[in-house]
Amino acid sequence: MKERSECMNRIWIEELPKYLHQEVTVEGWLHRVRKLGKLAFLLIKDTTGMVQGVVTGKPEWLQDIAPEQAVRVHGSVSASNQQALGVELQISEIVVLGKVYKDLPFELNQEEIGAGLEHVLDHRVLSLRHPKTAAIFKIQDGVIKAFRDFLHQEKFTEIHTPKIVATGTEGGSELFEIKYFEQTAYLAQSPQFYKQMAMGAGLQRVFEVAPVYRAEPHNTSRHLSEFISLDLEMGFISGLNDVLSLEERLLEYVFAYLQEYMSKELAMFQAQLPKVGQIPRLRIKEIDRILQKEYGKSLEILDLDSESERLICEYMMKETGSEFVFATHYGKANRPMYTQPSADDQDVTESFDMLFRGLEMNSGAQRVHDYDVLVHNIREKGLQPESFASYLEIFQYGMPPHGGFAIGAERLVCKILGLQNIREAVLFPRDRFRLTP
RNA sequence: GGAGCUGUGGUGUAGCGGCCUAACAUGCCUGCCUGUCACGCAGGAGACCGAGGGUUCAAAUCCCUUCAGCUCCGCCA
Repeated sequence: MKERSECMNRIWIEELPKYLHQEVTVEGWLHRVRKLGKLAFLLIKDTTGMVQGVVTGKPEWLQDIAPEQAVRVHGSVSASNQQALGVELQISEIVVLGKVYKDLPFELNQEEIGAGLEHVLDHRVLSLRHPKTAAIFKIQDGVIKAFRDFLHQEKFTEIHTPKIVATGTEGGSELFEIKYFEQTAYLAQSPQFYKQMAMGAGLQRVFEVAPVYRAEPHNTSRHLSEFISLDLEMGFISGLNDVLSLEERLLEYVFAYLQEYMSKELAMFQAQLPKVGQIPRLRIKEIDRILQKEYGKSLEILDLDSESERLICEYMMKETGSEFVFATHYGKANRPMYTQPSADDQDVTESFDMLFRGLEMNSGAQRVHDYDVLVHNIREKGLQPESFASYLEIFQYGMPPHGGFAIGAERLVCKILGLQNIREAVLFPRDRFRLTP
């Protein structure tokens, strides 16, 4: 019974102002210890926030108190207009629940962790103790929750597709090969085929939040070997514009959600949320003309390199104030075989990339839904329709026009918060050289 | 896969041929301090300068090799 009543009395730090003048218990970690002779100030943090505790006199146990210990703190809540919370805790007792055995690899109680990213990631678990690092993952959680909520409202069903697959989806990307009993299998680079199959199978609108894997040996501040893909596929569309409009509303919803529930975390990064509204839709050929006119740069193929992405974002920001751009109608040669060719222009496809603050956030398209066209496209790319038999089956049984896209979750969070390196936006990143922790 | 750059106490940096017996900040240890909030003050420990080889009277500093990492390009999200 005693345990139970103690649990009931445990208060989240952000709730403390409601318990003014009451005896409470707080559990969390010590963030900072300031001893001033016969008075000491302890900063205690839990997942909801941070509070200053006051220890008066010089009790024996204070000797053993140190930053990052896991503690249970008993005390009474008193008003304090000096504190952000408006209250502080007059501490009567501290129980150390988890000791600290060695010196910390870097300082956790400064405004920023003053250590290099490599070192920080080597000690990832500890860097996550820093409120600002933890905030990145609260934002990620918010983005994903809003993504789910919005799509559920729109009659989408969340699905889970296999990450161990027999073949690659697009042929181009490098795949991680794995041993699968007596066969060779691969880690999925995209749920593309499966989400189309599930859509056509009758779920009609589907989405998935899951890791995807890319074995490309790139080594940049915006690439990962494993990242979270926010994927969706929608049936019965009348064209690409339906997909773009859905994405506009989705982004609007996500940013409204962050604004409402994540303002504390956003403030830690001085992050300004973008206005979504009507996102400019520019064909690649149009972007080419703009780049030639404004920057004297012309595209060699109907695709954007990263410099072009930066430039067109810069230009549209200047011209329209939009931080987003839909770049549409990429060349047929630069898009996978399941991309719908455009009716009005044989060179291009009903495809798009969403660019945000200079970086590609997602790609998407209307897909080919006609079996004959799809088989034709597969052959045209030099591939064998037979090797796509399980994908192709549903296309022979009433496949509706459809389209979708996939957002890189880490890239979105990275750009929202203005992080320098995408690895900062991953709990335990996997890149070209990192496999632990 | 290609190009460029960086490795100096626990951490972040300075020093870039001799004044280096390697500096500064922070962290750590000891002591003092009843209103701090990056608390303050006094004292202390801690680095053979990534590793190996070479040039030189002299190397943290120049060269080569190697290892580790960063950034950019290609490709992508």
